[in-house]
Amino acid sequence: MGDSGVVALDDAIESGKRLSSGERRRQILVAALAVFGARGYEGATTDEVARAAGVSQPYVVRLFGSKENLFLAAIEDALARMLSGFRAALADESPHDPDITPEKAAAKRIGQAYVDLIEVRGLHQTLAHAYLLGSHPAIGAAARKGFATVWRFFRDEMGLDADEARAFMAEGMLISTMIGLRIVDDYGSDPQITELFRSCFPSELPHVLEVLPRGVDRF
Amino acid sequence: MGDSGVVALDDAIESGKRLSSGERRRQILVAALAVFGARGYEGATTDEVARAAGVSQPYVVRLFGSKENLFLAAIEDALARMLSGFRAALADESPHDPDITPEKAAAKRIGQAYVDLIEVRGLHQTLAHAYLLGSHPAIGAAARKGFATVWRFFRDEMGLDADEARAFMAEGMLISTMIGLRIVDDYGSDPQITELFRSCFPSELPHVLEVLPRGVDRF
DNA sequence: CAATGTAGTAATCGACTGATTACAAAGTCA
DNA sequence: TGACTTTGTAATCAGTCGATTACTACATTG
Repeated sequence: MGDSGVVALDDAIESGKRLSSGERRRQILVAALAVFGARGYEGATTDEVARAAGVSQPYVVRLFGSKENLFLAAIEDALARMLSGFRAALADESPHDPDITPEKAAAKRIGQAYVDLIEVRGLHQTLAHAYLLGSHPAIGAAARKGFATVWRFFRDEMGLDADEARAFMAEGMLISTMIGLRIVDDYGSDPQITELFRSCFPSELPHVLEVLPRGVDRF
Repeated sequence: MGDSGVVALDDAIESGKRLSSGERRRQILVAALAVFGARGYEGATTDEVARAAGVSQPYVVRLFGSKENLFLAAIEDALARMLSGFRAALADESPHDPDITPEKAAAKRIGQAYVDLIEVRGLHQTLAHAYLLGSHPAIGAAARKGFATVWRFFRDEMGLDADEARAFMAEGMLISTMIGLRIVDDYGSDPQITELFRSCFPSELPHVLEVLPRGVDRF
């Protein structure tokens, strides 16, 4: 049922049928994360987002008002996806290794959920770009608010103390950096890079290597 | 003597005197770090760099060939400054707290050297921008190479094992993120942000608060 | 069916930006 | 001094991009 709905949507997209503005917005946001993630806020063009979403450039501008609003909506979407992934991982009641504490198990699940977000193409990179735009009046404020929200999740919902939360976020920032750097492109060719990569993705390595496209998405 | 040399250079700049191309290049690189750091690679303009350096826009382009080459030179400069700061901190023989091991003392000095680089305005942010441009043919390759060089410093020169080096770099990425986010702008106004900030800069807090300009450099 | 609203595009415009050209002024040195 | 090199700018161009306008086609409802 869920499946047939998705297929019906795909068919509608394929056949050039008209969609509700809400569905188009969601579709454009997916494209926006991919494009903003690869090119950054200034480097991305509304035309590129439009082509990736299969609509015309003026329509993107009309649906979101401006490129800036589109970017704000994209990072809002990215943060919502991240937090909902974290909450699902935190609530997960599936049996875990009895040798580790429930807290450790939850931390592992949430870390995994963070890495799994690479499947939403450009999500990590778009957020990282937003975090670098602290000087921008609107984007900087939104980025700080989102960052604080994630911090509060670790402290309040997950129950980490300040040092644990800091270490958790630090690992996350390193992972995001490695994704943005496309270190995966050099994996296997340089032993130093391979070591660095293995150290960052100890358990998820096969998954990461499979999901991250290698040598594509070039400028 | 070193001072008088610097003063002479400042006088020369002040009076609109002509400089050697090498001096101009160094001067433009400082301006480039500030501008690229605040606006990113695509968002920055060669004209803004030129005005910040006190020269005309065509001259910036001619001295570096292209905006792309200017950015590559800027991140090369940033990495050289960072590594020379690290090496100086590692070689520092001043007496340290006898309660901690020499290795711990060296790690503390190097962490301090990293934070001290905020005094070179835009350095951390420019590097972070470069790390996000992994998809760019030239910039991505240079960024990966620089990142690998830093990794090798921690592993080979500093003697950390892979896990320690990873944790060290993770903390560094978090610090860079907080600088790019301008979290300092909200310091004191939001208790959550204040806690986050204190957790990241436990010892250097007064220094960081003093050096990072608050509420300026806006778009 | 007529009327009204909604989804979507083609054409285009004005502002911006990196790069080029042509030129001027200052220094260098035989 | 006069030829040559180096530092530096003014003017401008060609391309790009976000936004606007004006329009068409489909859908919904009374």
